[in-house]
Amino acid sequence: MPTTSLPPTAWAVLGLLSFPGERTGYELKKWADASLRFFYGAPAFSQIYAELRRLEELGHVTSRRSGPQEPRTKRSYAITEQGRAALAAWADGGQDVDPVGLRHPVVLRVWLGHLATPERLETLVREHVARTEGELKEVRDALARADGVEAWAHPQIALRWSERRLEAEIELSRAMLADLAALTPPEDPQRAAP
Amino acid sequence: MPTTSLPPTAWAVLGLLSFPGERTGYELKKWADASLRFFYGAPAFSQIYAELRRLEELGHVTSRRSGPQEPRTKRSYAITEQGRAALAAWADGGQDVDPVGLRHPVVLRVWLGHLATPERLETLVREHVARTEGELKEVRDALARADGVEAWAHPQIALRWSERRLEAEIELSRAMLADLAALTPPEDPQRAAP
DNA sequence: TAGGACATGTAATCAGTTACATGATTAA
DNA sequence: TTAATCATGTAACTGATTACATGTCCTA
Repeated sequence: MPTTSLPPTAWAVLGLLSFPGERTGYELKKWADASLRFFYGAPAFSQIYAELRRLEELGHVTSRRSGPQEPRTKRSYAITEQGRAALAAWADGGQDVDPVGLRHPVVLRVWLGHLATPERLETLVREHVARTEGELKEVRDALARADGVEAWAHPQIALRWSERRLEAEIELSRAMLADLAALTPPEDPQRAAP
Repeated sequence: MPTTSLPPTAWAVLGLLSFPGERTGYELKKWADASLRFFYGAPAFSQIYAELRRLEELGHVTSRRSGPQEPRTKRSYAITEQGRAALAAWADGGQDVDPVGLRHPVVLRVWLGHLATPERLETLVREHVARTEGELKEVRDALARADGVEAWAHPQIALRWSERRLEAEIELSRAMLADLAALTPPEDPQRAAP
């Protein structure tokens, strides 16, 4: 096997198939949205299908049409032994684990805070906290669904990590809010202080 | 102005120019590496130059050759009033602040933990902690350099956010390490417990 | 005088997204 | 019977990276 190096997303898709059972591209997408998404992002449908075709060409997965015959019925994928070995080798990846990628549009805007009003900035961060609380709820739901399933032990740890990271994200936002407030000395519009 | 929507990276580059002074593409890259990088990632040289050309075409920046004449001497960029207005409008961006993007290759590997040995997984996370500690040091250096400069108040807040976020990242890793250890019941190779 | 930092760019490639098209199956 | 969900894919585009090419300026 010619060690074709693949993008992490390909390994993520293959990883989705490394858990017991076979599934369709569509199912894989739902799965990605409910777990992978919290620590790695979820690829678009079109990319999942593309990766599955590539993985099949490489012999890392096999597929079979499940709908009897006919045009474009559903196609279920399963990982091969070769695929499992390749995935394990990648996951082990002693040499090069690529860096954590983070793009935080809210902090980017705070960084540009000299262009905005303090009130607007505060609103932006508060909205972010609200969104994050929503995500936190979703992770907890996912965690509840995964609870007790033996085969999901590691995905559960990843979800717990995600839960804690969202909690941390909220704390980080609040601390930033405090920093922002400290920048604007507390106004006292009624009486002018000496 | 025809509200040409630009990718966040273009605004980030323009943002770098929104602080007092003019600078070259090369300087912008150094800057991005020392600040932007910690919460948004730093674009490659080639992309910075490309964005600068685009921003100039849009009238958001102007440039002048600093080396007297001759082939490819350095070119310094400055933001225009129009550019500043456009940037402020984007930063305010009430409607659509895009979601936080996170790709965490270490958590991805833990998620795939059923394919690895517990020891290997532990090493992977410990290495990540070490790398993160290195980054933390870099943020603190950046923070020290920015200290006291009046115009950098908001960038400083972004850096403080980055510092806390790296501290949180380390705590998160340690918690995950504990979760992993709990998965593998403590071995007692000397005497078999009843 | 050699090496490193400064400085700018081109070419090739790829990863990944959005928008669109199509149709089957299931539940209200 | 109609809407939602399941299901798969194509086309066009673009964001972004890597590798390469080129040359200047400064300093040990």
